[in-house]
Amino acid sequence: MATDGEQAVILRMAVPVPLRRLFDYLPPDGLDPARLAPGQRLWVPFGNRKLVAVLVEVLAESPQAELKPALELIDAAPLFDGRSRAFLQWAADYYQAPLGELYAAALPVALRKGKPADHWAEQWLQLTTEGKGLPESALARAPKQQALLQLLLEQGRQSRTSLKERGHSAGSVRALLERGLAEWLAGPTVPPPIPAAEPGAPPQLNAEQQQVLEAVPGEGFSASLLEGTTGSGKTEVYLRLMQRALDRGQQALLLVPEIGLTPQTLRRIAARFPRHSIAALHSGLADGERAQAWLAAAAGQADIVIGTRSAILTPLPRPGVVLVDEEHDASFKQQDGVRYSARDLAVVLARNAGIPVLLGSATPSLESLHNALSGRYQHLRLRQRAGDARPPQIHVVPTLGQPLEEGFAPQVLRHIGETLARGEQVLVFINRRGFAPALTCDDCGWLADCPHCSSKLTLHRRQRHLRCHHCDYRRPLVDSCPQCHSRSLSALGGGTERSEELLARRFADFPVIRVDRDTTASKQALDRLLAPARDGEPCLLLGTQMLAKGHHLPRVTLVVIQDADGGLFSADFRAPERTGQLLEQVAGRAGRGELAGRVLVQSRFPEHPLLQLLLEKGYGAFARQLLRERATAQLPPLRAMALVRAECEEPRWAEEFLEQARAHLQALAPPSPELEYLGPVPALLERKSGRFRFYLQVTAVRRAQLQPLLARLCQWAEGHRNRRLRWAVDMDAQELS
DNA sequence: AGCACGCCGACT
DNA sequence: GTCGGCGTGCTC
Repeated sequence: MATDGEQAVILRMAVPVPLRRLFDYLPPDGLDPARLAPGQRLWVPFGNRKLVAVLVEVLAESPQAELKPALELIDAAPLFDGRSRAFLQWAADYYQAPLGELYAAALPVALRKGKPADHWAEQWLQLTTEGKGLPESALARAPKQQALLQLLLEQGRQSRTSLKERGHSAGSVRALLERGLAEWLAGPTVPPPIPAAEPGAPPQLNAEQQQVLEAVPGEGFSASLLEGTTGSGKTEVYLRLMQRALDRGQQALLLVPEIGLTPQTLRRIAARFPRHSIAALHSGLADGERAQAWLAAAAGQADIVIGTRSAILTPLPRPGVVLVDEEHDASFKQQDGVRYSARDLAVVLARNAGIPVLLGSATPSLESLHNALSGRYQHLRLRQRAGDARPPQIHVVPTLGQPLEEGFAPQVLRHIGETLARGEQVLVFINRRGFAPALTCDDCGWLADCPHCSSKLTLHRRQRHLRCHHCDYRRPLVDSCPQCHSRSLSALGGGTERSEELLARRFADFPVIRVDRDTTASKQALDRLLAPARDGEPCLLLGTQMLAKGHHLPRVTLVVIQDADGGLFSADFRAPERTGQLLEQVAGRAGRGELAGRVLVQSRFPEHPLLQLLLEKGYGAFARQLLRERATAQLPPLRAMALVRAECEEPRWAEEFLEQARAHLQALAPPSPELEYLGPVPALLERKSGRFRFYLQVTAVRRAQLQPLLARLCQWAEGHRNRRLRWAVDMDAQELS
């Protein structure tokens, strides 16, 4: 409300609630409105709660009659700059998510809770006017102070941390302060220090790497897919592109999969760029450290930002290049809340900022491959393995009708024994997806299943319990069948624990290291676990996806894939793609050192054409075949796809909701060859945590067709609410589960 | 989402 | 008589 003829100031705020609209407030009582700018956080009253909201826009009027004043300004300076705000708005529109939830997803927890940013402000030492005017010869009798003065003259203000690193003592700082030549000033946050490995000279690039680098334009927007075999030196290409951005005074952003950010990797990058500061954003950080790293990135104090999925939402004031490592990795797609794809947003960010983006993988996603083949992305390749490493030999071992021992064919066990006896290492990979060991009764066929989900309970012998991997329901192990009271119960299907028991028994002279989510809660635990393997002692590594990537294990010469079939017969149209990527990645673990590698793939269906294609012609041919199949089936990436998901304890309500949703959508846009509806159908995991899950699939030739349609759907669904029912729009859904 | 309000069932 | 179940409405 305007008073004294002055223009009213209205604050349009993004509030962290699942409502697709913004809320208007008056400035906090007694605050000079001139101090307000978009991108700042404020405490606002919301109902009878108090929330941290982000100022999106300052307006002169509001359609709302009664406005409450905001409670308190948190940030003196905006956390989100204009480009970042436009980017988050774009993402909110594209993924049909409330803007407030995007800001919440972008902020680290501590800042989301309203902690003031200046809590992490760095103390900077700078010269006073007097200090700046000092003649060259001054302080000749105090060489330490003179050196410090010189540094401040030549390079400007210095953070407390960097003074310590450069070895300037507290004494010489105090002396300058006492002489009135320098002063402390609170300034931008610097990232928490990262211990660097000893710096080394960058390796010589091979011709292929050189070509790739030359192909990536130095400036302007460009998108490239770097398809590079394991060990072909993708990382070196990333490092050179980062260097290029740093040389121009810009920031480099590197996105890595959830399990890809090891302390080793960080130390290696830190060693390469000793003069630049790095902000690492990953889940292993404490809230405070994470906020500090984030603020350093947002303040432009971090030159290099490395992080997992959510790092793409961090505001960067001077972005120069975006790199996505292992771009096919599923962890780049958020699976709940705001269901964004960090890989796809990386391309959007690069376009907005007018900078290059490079997506790298040995096994590109069909999405990126399609973009590369259709010319939307530049297609770059690295085919050579570095050094003398030779590609592994791959053999299929048929398992149907074989006398298997805990899932292993006799000849596979023999090969394992021989390899260990030669003093080399073996990696056994178990594809556990959907093939967890279940407890079954040998007499009546009873199977232990989950009371809340449509899935079997998984047997965990060590902890002596049965457990549901979907809802975490647990029950103690029974020793007789609850149905027929038979005492003859046995485990069905493979599992790491049973395989471990067998292998430990069979190869008792060698250590068996089991790596999976149960044994390795943290990165450090994984590092410790793998230490003997890195030392080169003969040993047997046994594990799941976690073993598939990242770790340099030069003495692994035999890789065993226990079951290649799982993904080839799944109801999920993406399963074959994921299986192919996994097999290729795992096979890439064999023979990275000077020793030749061998891969044994067990399969009940060695004749399966996709498996044949993958093993004989490699992932490239396999992926192109899958693309042809997707085209025939009119599936992504040849079509844009969104799922409308619904889940409810009462299955009829979820189905009914989606039927209404479909009717509503069809009224707006009738089905046609360009726009197709499927469903509602039950999700692959039909019941999870006591709720029945369904989805409606919408595919369209053009993405632009889908957008307005889904926006209207959200409007409808927000008005039409059954509290017991949860619904969500999943744009570019990755999982049909 | 969260939180208050309000209207019906089984308890000290 | 109340404590508390969850349906409904609202959040500038």
